[in-house]
Amino acid sequence: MPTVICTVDVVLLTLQQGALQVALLRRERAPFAGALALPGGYIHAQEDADAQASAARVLRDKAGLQSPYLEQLATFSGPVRDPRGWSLAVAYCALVPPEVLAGAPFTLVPVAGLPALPFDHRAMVDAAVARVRSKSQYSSMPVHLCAEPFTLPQLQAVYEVVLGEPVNKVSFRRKMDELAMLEPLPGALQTGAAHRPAQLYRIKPGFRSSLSTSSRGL
Amino acid sequence: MPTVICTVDVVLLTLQQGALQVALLRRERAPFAGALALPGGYIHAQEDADAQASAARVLRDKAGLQSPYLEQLATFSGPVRDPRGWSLAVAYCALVPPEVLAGAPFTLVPVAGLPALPFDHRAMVDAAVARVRSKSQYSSMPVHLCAEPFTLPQLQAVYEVVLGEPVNKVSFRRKMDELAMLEPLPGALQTGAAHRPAQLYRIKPGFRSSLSTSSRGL
DNA sequence: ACAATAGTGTCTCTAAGACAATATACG
DNA sequence: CGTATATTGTCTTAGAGACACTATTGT
Repeated sequence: MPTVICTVDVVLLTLQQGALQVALLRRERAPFAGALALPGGYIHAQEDADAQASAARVLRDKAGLQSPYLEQLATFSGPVRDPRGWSLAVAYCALVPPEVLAGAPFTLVPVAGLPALPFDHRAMVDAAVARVRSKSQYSSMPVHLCAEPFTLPQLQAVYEVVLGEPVNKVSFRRKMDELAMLEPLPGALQTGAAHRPAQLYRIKPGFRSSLSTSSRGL
Repeated sequence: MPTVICTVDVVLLTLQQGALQVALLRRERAPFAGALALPGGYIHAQEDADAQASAARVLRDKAGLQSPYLEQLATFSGPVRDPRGWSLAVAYCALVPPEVLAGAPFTLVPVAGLPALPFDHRAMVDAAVARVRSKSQYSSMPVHLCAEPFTLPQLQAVYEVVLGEPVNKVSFRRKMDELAMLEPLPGALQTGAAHRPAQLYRIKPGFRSSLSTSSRGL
């Protein structure tokens, strides 16, 4: 039985300058050495508890990231996607607030206007963006793009960027209340803004690594 | 780099006796020879165009099934799920009307009340059932469980079994109309029933291997 | 004509969105 | 006190479900 090349790739998304961005790395080794690509690597059967652990290891080793939100996306495979041979890549989607990428060696690129990417990384990014957009319509997924603590107007802005359209303020607050995943902190945001300060919230412990969903939209 | 065992497994679901059923096969070879398990097999790098093709090949070889609805579910991996070593299985979900399983060597088991299954096949079945339930709320997915042509009352019954709850007739018909995926056939169902016959429908060509979705539920 | 289910019209109720009033910071 | 944004109250409107009426077959 010919061997199958088993890898993981991570579509690491964040929000910067009002746009969804993918974190790319310049490849050090062949194939496609020197090209910008998704962070990825071989599955290490000796050390990884499963493919998700491989993805977490890749993020840790290449960027020092500890346990961001990480979700399996899909698996891509075939004889031509990798010039080394028949390969299989389990793609993961990770979401982080931009703050945690400070110092990491990534090149952030807006998901609108991607350059050509090696392998089938373009399809992986497209799948990740579609997944995030879709889940943002009925779940708490976008909170993972927001550094804590945050205000509801800030979080609403994140949803609006991800969804690409304005969100009704009253409905948005009703939904956040319904998801029952945020808790207010005693202090308010003051940052010297010449207007009423907004309440700061954090994610309730227990929702940190999971999503809260609503049966209906928004 | 130690080798990773690469396989595919198919959760083949159908509707029989008013319940969602999984198709299981008795394993001929070790590990777990003699046990009921999901149909699956190695990825054949020499012949398969990708993992989905492997899954289609498994269904073809083991049951003579040609191109049923087939969707990638998730990938399961780790050192302990298969006694042969560190393994990775791409799980697929297939939906077929019960008629096409006539003569196939499957043992159908209701998804409620599964026996113990080898590997992590139980988790795969659970994932498939969750996926089908979820997608049934807003898409045309369950039509693939219905042999054509079918009537709207028949299709509604399929949705009700999958969702596990009664469905509003008026809303259901509004949604089917909105999905714009069915077309009526000239003839009506008469089967000697002592009541008004129902219109027969078929899936519009073009929706055969895809789903139609609605932004809102049902 | 009767029984039984198919198909449709319409009312009610829930929930999303629009609008706008009130609250609270800073200058 | 004026301005700007946060937060909340309430009205409007769209859509899902309930209900019931009409349609059409076989007996």
